[in-house]
Amino acid sequence: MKRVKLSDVAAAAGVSSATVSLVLSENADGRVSEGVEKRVLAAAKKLRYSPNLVARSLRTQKSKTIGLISDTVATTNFAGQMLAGAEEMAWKRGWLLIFVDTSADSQNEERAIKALLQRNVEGFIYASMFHRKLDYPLQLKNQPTIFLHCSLNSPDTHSSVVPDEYASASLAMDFLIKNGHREIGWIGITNPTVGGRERSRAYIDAMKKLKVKDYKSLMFNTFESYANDGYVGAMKLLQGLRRPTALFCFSDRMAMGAYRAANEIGLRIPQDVSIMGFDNQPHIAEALWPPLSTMQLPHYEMGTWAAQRLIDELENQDSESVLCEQKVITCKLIERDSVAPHHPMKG
Amino acid sequence: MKRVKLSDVAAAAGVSSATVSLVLSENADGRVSEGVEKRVLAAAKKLRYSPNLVARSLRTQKSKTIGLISDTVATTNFAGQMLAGAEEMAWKRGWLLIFVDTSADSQNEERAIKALLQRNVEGFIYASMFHRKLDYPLQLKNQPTIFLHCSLNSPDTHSSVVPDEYASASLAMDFLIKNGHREIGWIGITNPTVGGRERSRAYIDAMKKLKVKDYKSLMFNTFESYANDGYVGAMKLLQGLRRPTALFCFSDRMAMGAYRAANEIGLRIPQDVSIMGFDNQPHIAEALWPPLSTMQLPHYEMGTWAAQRLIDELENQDSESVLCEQKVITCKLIERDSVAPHHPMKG
DNA sequence: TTTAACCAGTTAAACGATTAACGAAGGGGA
DNA sequence: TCCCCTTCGTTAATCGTTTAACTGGTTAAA
Repeated sequence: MKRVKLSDVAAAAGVSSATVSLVLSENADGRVSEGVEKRVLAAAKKLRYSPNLVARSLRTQKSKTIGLISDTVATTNFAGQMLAGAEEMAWKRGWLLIFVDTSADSQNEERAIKALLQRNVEGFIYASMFHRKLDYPLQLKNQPTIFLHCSLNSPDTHSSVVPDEYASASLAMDFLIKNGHREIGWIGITNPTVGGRERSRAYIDAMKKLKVKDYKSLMFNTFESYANDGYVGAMKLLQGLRRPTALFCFSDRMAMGAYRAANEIGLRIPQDVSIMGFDNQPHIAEALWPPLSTMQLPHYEMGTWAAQRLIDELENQDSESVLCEQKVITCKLIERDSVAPHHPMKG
Repeated sequence: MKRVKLSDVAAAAGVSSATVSLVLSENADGRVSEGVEKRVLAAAKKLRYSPNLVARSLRTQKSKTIGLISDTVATTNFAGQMLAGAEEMAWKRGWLLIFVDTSADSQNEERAIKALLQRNVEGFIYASMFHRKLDYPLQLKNQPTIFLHCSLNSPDTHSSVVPDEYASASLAMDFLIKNGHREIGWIGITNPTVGGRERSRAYIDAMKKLKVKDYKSLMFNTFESYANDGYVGAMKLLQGLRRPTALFCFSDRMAMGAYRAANEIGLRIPQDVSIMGFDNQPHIAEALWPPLSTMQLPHYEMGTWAAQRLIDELENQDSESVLCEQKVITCKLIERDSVAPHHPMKG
């Protein structure tokens, strides 16, 4: 059962395949009579013709395909969201997205880019698992590229999209402050990622603005961000001389550890201590008891934006150049039950 | 900076492009002299020639590409594991995997399959988020296809790979029993999935074999499998007249709820009650306190197997037909600290 | 001596589309 | 009548490979 091709349709309609191509690609302004057009359309429909994209791609040097190169995007939920966003948007606009995971290996990356170029992909999305800054990957020279969840050290030439860590963490702090908290503890990481740095900066700025004295004694930082690290930090802060009324955790996983600490010490959440997370980690944030208030990272939207943007660039190559853009997206506050108003004792 | 093509290499080496093709594809047994071969190889290397796969694909009618169609594979960790496994295996064998997420919409699915066929993919992996049985998707008629995490109602024609839910749950039960437990509670779901049915069947068979009387009073089933459902179930069982010494939960998320219940009641894990999960859900199983013993689902391996199998079939199309195979993979027991030996009181 | 085989490549067709250039028929104006 | 436009399609080149068939000269076998 061979695939039906242009010439089959042409034979069925009694015209040349050029005519069929013209009709089907809707480039036939006045070049084909109405009768012939109808015959062609009918024949194509009857034979269920669908164009061979490989042949078209060879001829036109276009593929309507973009590549998504990522370090470890596949296996985590967050990365999956980026992929899903990009894939869906590409799909919606009639493009195909090909995804390759390089496992953060630069040799793999080189091979991956080559493999995609060999298949005539027209542009790339370069995605990172962790929000970071990087240098321009050499293999992508001269290739339309959007950076997703990462940005270039010298961002003059290419667009990127990242979460606004600072603004988002500020939003979280505002939420705690609006609930009457001033003695807010911070549980964060020393690991030098953009997220770690910016979120803690937002915390510090908010505390300064609140004029909380010696807020540094309310801060705990550790290298990693596992549940147990949060547990250790929360134990320290909640058992210290100066017990915070609220805890702002770098990640939901750390918050999970903080829950355990509060529980062991016998503090109720949120009556005795409010807890604010970050990430809205699925299966954790909403499954903890009480459900955790946190910030929803914009992975899906970032993926969407990257694909949208790349396709825009590719479809309007001829028109005056689209300027490159460094897009930031702010996280959404997810209010659940782990933060309650704090009523400072009178006097 | 145009891509260098076969004829460029030919010109540089002073031969025809046919010769270059012959040399480069290593089909040149004795047809090309050593001198020419060397010249060609040198020229190709110098110009950094890499073949245009679109052109090759048009000519050979092969694409070295397979498609992975899935309902919602992208955004969950488990699904990501399947994807990663398949992608990595394909990559390792020199194939490209194109992944399309259909969001469980049959119209999308039709479009996706068509889009992939238009690009000359040679075969499909059809993946499901939930372990289920399904009917043969019409669009895949005559296409080499492997079913991943799902199987056909009439599995005579196509291979599939699924987890062995029954054997895995039996393994979990064995583990509890080996630790001296007999009064084992079950917290499961009524939702009629393969997993729900088979895991509970394994529980029942084990209890029967143990000759535990009226084990039905140790079972709790609810429709969904969220943490809160596990909480409700555990509260009921642990506060009942007949308190089990161990709880076997359908999922880690339910186990997470069971932890909360035990905690509220004042039972220590594992001293007072052992808890066994299922799924090895990342960020949960190892982050709970104490870390949860559970069963690791073989998503990655299944993905690997599916790709391996499909590519085997495609590469040996000519040789005597590979029989279709219904592969099952057993989960691995992950021992952590939530299960302890039970010492029945004497007398 | 004729025939066959071998060597070391080359020529040219094909894969299935797109598209610039061409052409035949008909109509209108001078 | 001659010339030039339209109109409606067709021809043929092209994209970058692969590969069956060919070539022209030498050598071995019959």
